[in-house]
This record gives sequence, structure tokens and C-alpha cells, in this order.
Amino acid sequence: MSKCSQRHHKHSHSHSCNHPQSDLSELTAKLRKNARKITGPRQAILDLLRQHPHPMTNKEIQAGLPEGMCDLATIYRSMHMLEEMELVKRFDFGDGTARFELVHEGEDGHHHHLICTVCADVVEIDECFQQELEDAIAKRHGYQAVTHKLEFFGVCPECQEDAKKAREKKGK
Amino acid sequence: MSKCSQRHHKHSHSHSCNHPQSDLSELTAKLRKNARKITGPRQAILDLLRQHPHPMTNKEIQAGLPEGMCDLATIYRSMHMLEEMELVKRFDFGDGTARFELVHEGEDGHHHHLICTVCADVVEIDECFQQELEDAIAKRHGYQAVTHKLEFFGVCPECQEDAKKAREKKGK
DNA sequence: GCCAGTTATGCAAACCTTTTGCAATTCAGG
DNA sequence: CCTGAATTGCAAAAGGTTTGCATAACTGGC
Ligand SMILES: [Mn+2]
Ligand SMILES: [Mn+2]
Ligand SMILES: [Zn+2]
Ligand SMILES: [Zn+2]
Repeated sequence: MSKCSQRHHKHSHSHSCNHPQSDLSELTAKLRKNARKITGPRQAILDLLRQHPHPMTNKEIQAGLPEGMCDLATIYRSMHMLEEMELVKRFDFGDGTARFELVHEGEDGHHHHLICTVCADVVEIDECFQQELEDAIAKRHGYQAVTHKLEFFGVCPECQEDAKKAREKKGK
Repeated sequence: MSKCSQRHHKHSHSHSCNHPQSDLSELTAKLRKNARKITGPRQAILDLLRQHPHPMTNKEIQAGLPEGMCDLATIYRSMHMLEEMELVKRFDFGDGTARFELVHEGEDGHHHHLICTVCADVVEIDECFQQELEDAIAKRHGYQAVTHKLEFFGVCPECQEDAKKAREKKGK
């Protein structure tokens, strides 16, 4: 049953369901294992996330879904569940609203971002500091199961340009 | 970075790293420069923060002040202002509530924490990954004024113990 | 010291994001 | 199909944070 999406609204985005049935099958599998149900909203959310390369807020997710397809409360509940089964990863850009990104098959989704403090542009960062640092910190303080959250912030090239222009105009 | 005390152990409140009149004078200086007023609440907040080695939430700050001395709204406004003049640093432990820590004289306050996900114990971490990583990321994407937020999470020794006991009792 | 002008505070209401209770609806498995 | 369990929508409640406004507290200059 590789029906990509069974309830996609007509004016849905021109998205093509050319994904390797990965998520859906992974979803159904994990869901069944926990006696959870495969519902329209859940599939739609996963479908939407699959098309987005960066973390999305719950509001953005709702806005990206066909009008009126899913209540915000349901999205909140879904994201909790998807996070629990590790199909999505939660990120915090420090603005007080959670963001979620799809975890690709096999991976654990751990990675970081570089965020423009002016326009909120996001760059995916796959590098990380040496594991030794974390290990040393964990050992030194006797902590176990240590992990970390790390995000970079700065001003993107475009916003640097904008700032420059504004400066010139003002100085003129 | 903060040399006051490298490793704060749990309940290390009673510790005193006397940073003399530093804050107050620094405060008055910076305040005056911006035509702001030196008020009771602001001094009290700074005084309180000076005695705490870890970030505090606004509620904790209010609770730590003499009963009824300061409205919560005032604390929020004060923290914004103190942050602005770089007398305090804001931290985000990912639980949706901001925390503030006093910035010691001369320093910029940039550092990290190791937080127990069970009991919320906090360890101050003065190390950081090599600057080269951040520089490389900034350069690669053309970003400027790049900085980062980093926090570590894990289970502290005591909570590991608790978990072990619980396991034994259950397995009995 | 005292005044005037400005900045800060208290209080209550507004805002936002996130969570929850509950009745109605949808799923899954038989 | 049927039926019980899981899920959803809706509205209300929670938290944390911000704001408008009248009142109170500072400060620099007399
Ligand atoms: Mn990402
Ligand atoms: Mn700290
Ligand atoms: Zn930008
Ligand atoms: Zn702990």
C-alpha cells in the first residue's frame, strides 16, 4: 500500500510523493508496535515535514496543511508522539517556540543549525565538536547518557548587505 | 572564564566568591551612562544573583527577594535591561523558562552548563569546543558575528543511584 | 534640601505557546 | 460491518512573558 497520501486536498502543494516510502512504512511499523493508529493528520504531518529541509514550528505545520485539516492541539499531540518514536527531532532556536524536523531513516537526527538573527534564515550544520569534549565533561562530573544541544547564531550574507545599504543611505 | 569556582557541587549555595563592590559600581556606572536610574529592585536583584552560582529564573529571583519587594513584571523588565547592558547573561535550558546569571566583571559571560535531566542539578562548564569550528562554519556560509548556544544534558551521579535502587527494589 | 521632569514600578489585562478535559469521531481487528 | 480503544476538535486552562496606565521613585539642577 504505497499510497503516498490518501487524503491530500486538491489545492495541495505541487509536491510529488516520490519519497522512498520510507517514512510511511517506518511510521506504520512503529505505530503498530505501540498500538497507535495510522491517522490522516499523522501521515499528512509527516508528508509535510518530508518536504521541508529545516525545522518547522507547529503553527507552520498547521499552515502548511490543507486548510482546516488539523487542529493545533492535534499537531501538538502528534509531535509529542512522533518525537517519542523518534521520527522527528525537536529543536530550540531560543525564540520560545519549538521546531521539529523529520529524522531520516537510520539516523538519529542529531545535528545543529546556523540561524540568522536578523531574517531567521536557517543553515543546516552537520559538523560537531569532537566527541572527546563531551566524554571528558561527562566523566569529570560523573554524568551518564550525556548529550547536548548546540545552535549557532549570526548574520547571514544578505542581511549584512541590507545593513550596509542602510548605513550608506543614512550616512549620505 | 568564570574563575570564581570551577566546579560547583550540588547545594553549593553557601559558597561565597566575594566579588566586592564590583557589581554595584559597575551597575551605577553603566546605568548613569544611559540615563537609567539606580533603584532598589535593581540593586537587590544584582545582589541576589551575586550569591547564586547558577542561572536563576525570574520566579526564583522574586522568591529569593524579600517578600513583596518586587513585582514579577519589574523583574522581567529589569532582566531585559541588565541583559542589554551585559551585566547578566540569559540561558535557555530548554524547559521554556529563561534563566539569568550574573556576568563577572570584565568577562563576557559566555559559557555552558551540564544539566541533570532528572533532578535539574546544574554544573558550570567553562570549556568549549575549538574556536576553529565556529570560524569555519561562519566562513563557509558567509555569516558574520557568529556565536553559539550550547548546553549539555545527562543524568547526575545521584540520580543514577536513585535509578539503580529503584531497579533493584523492582527486580527483587 | 526641594522641584520638575523623567524613568521605574505595581497591578491587571493581554499575549503566546503549549497542555488538557471531554464528548464526538475514527481506526483496527475480529 | 461491529465494537472497543485510540484520536480528534473545541474550548478552556496553564505557564511564561509583555504591556498599558496611573502612581511612585530617582536625579540633576536650583
Ligand atoms: Mn536541521
Ligand atoms: Mn553558568
Ligand atoms: Zn539573515
Ligand atoms: Zn540529577
